[in-house]
Amino acid sequence: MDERELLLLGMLKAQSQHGYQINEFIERNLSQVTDMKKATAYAVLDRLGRDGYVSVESDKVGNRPPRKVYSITSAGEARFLELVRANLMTADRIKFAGDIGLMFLDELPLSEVLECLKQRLEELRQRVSLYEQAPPHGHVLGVDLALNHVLHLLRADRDWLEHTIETLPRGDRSAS
Amino acid sequence: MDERELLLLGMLKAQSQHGYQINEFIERNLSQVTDMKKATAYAVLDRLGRDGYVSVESDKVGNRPPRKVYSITSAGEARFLELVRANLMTADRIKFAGDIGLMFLDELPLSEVLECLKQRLEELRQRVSLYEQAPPHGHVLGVDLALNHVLHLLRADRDWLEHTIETLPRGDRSAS
DNA sequence: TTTTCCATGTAACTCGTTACATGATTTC
DNA sequence: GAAATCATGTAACGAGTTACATGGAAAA
Repeated sequence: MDERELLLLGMLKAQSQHGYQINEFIERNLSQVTDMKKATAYAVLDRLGRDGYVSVESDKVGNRPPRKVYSITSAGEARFLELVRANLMTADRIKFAGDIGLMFLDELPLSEVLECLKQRLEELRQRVSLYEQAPPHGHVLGVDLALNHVLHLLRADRDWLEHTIETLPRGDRSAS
Repeated sequence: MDERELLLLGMLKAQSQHGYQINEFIERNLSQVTDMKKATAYAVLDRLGRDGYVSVESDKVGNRPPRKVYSITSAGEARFLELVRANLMTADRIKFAGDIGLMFLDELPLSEVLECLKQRLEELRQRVSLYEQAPPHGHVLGVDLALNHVLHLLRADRDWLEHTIETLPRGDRSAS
């Protein structure tokens, strides 16, 4: 929730935009970072307006539904800084939904477990190479850093899986 | 959602239990793995019953509200296997909510960024040592593996943060 | 001229959480 | 006799998603 607010405020801080524009940008460039949907963006934008963090201006072009151009207010800037700090400070616990399956892997024959995990590994590898191929964003340090962070964790995950798939048949129960 | 179902089915596969019991176990032993709340557990259990994956038996003890003892059915066992496989196969994208703050770190003075990140590092370290101190569960391989997985990712995250805090002041924009 | 793109939104729904309600039983 | 624990649940709410509705403009 807060992240969505932060993201929108951050985008508006860089530049005043209307909803459609924002949503396009998110879908095209930020799909790796967030999964916020159109309807949600519109709703949050609306709330941001009600809370005084952004101002709204209707800008008519031709006869089509007027664009609502959102601009960050000074209250919004303050809020933004608050949110960045909070977000930087806390290591929000990552959700490891995939680990619940792991917990029960004793229930499946080893060969089947290995096949499942190999599938998972394949998916992970593809995701890794997707990030590896993405060119550095360049002039915004933070964005590169964020992508680098994701990549780092993805690789760690991949490495762990590779190691696990290798050692599982040997019946080790390695710590480390 | 599916993970919650999987978790409950898995627990019932190991042993028939009533709601209160299940919830206690989750709160006491599984708080690292899931954040499912009591009300949710009761609701999912209920739905599992309606769907025929578990059978319910009211077991009266004295005059208190009767325990509803849930047992997995054969349909439930099949469902369980389905869910484990699915869960093992897919590397569900981890949510990197903390990265949105990272993206905007250019907006804050470096010194402040570093302080925030150090705070975050501290939190991470504590979480790591929490997992390090937890004794191996022992006789269920999968549980140990899952904990090991979390620990591995947590360490990777910590290492990345340490490295970042170190190199950020030097103005590098390292890839790797 | 039909499809795609621009641009807005709303209504219904799902999932999950919080907080409360109930009442018996055990423990202090 | 008060407090904690056992054992169930519901009601209200919040966040987010899906799917739909609307209609003009540009492109094919």
